[in-house]
Amino acid sequence: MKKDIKPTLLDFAILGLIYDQPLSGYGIRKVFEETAMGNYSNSPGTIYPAIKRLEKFELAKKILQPDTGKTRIQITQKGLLRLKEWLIKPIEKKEVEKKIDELLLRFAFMENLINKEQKIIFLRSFHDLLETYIQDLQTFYGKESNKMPLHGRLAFEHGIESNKTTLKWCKNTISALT
Amino acid sequence: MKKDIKPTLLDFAILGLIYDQPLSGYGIRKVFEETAMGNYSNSPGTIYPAIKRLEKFELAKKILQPDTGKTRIQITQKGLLRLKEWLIKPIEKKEVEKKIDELLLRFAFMENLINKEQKIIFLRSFHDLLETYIQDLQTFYGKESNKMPLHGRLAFEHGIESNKTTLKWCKNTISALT
DNA sequence: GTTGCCATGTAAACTGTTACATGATTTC
DNA sequence: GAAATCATGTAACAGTTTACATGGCAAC
Repeated sequence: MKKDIKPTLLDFAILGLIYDQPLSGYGIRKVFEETAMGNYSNSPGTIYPAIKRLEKFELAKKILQPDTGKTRIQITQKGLLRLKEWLIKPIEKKEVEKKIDELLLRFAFMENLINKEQKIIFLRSFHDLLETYIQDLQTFYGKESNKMPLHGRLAFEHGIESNKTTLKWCKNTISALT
Repeated sequence: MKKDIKPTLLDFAILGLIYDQPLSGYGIRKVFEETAMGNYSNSPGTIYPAIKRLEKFELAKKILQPDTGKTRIQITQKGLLRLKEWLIKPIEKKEVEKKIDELLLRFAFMENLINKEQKIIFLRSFHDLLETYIQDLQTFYGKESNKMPLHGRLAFEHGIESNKTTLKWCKNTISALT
């Protein structure tokens, strides 16, 4: 009778960060505020409850730095397991359609946590799902574009081009890793 | 002593939809479920409270279709005003950095609601802010890429390429409209 | 006559936002 | 000694998700 532990995306973003090195709550906030990982809220009202959540689930714990005596949040064994599970879980269609950012975050965290084969599996799957999705979009466009309002069509074209750019990135990245 | 009316993005998405034609709550859900506008939740627990919100703010109202006798949600004068305000409001830096989808949605809704000059102002502003942002990203990349972990660097490159694609789209779209 | 779609809602739990509040430590 | 930064939290509120619940109407 396990309790359902469903970490949020923010939870995983924190786990990935503190895997690299234990951080204070404030340190986490600074990362979200100042770096490219800035899609996540850096407000104390978000971060501190999230840390509590991670502690409650036993995915992270507070430690005392031996040198400075300051408190830091560290990932636990269980947290590491959960993080890895999240990294290698199969990509779903709807993630490719609507959660590219989350997939990129997963990729960014993979470096030292999973092996090369698993990375390639991830990227190939990403690539293939994207290719199918782009074909669907183009098929739809071919059939419907004449009935679509101008702005709708233009916005739709942006979607196609965006996905093509990501597809190209997948190809390049697979090359870069092999 | 005006009450603060702060419609959410979902609220504006609904307003933009029902501007085109009055819809039932169910009809709105279907659009979010089946079309390219699928970033928004189509669950009844999201849509019906949102409709109530719009009615409370007097941005939309229920009407009876004279022919079928069915209830539909229609945008009000006030709703139309709010929608237009939202469409033409100046683009902020952080929207270009993190809310491209929202900007594209605004563009999609502009077609019959604002004049050509305002559309061009929007697109030029979008373009210019993007150009600055891409330069910032590239400057950062030039300085820091050698210190970045491989996956971090690769994910960062995706960000740059995505934004370049959107920049190109801005240029093309400005051409298409002039 | 039953399957599927049209249609509308509520309740509980959770997440996130905004604002408030406090205090220590470091830097100038 | 003042200002900036480090550091942690709470409270009220708003919005979303998930699940539950219901019922009409149309097609086959």
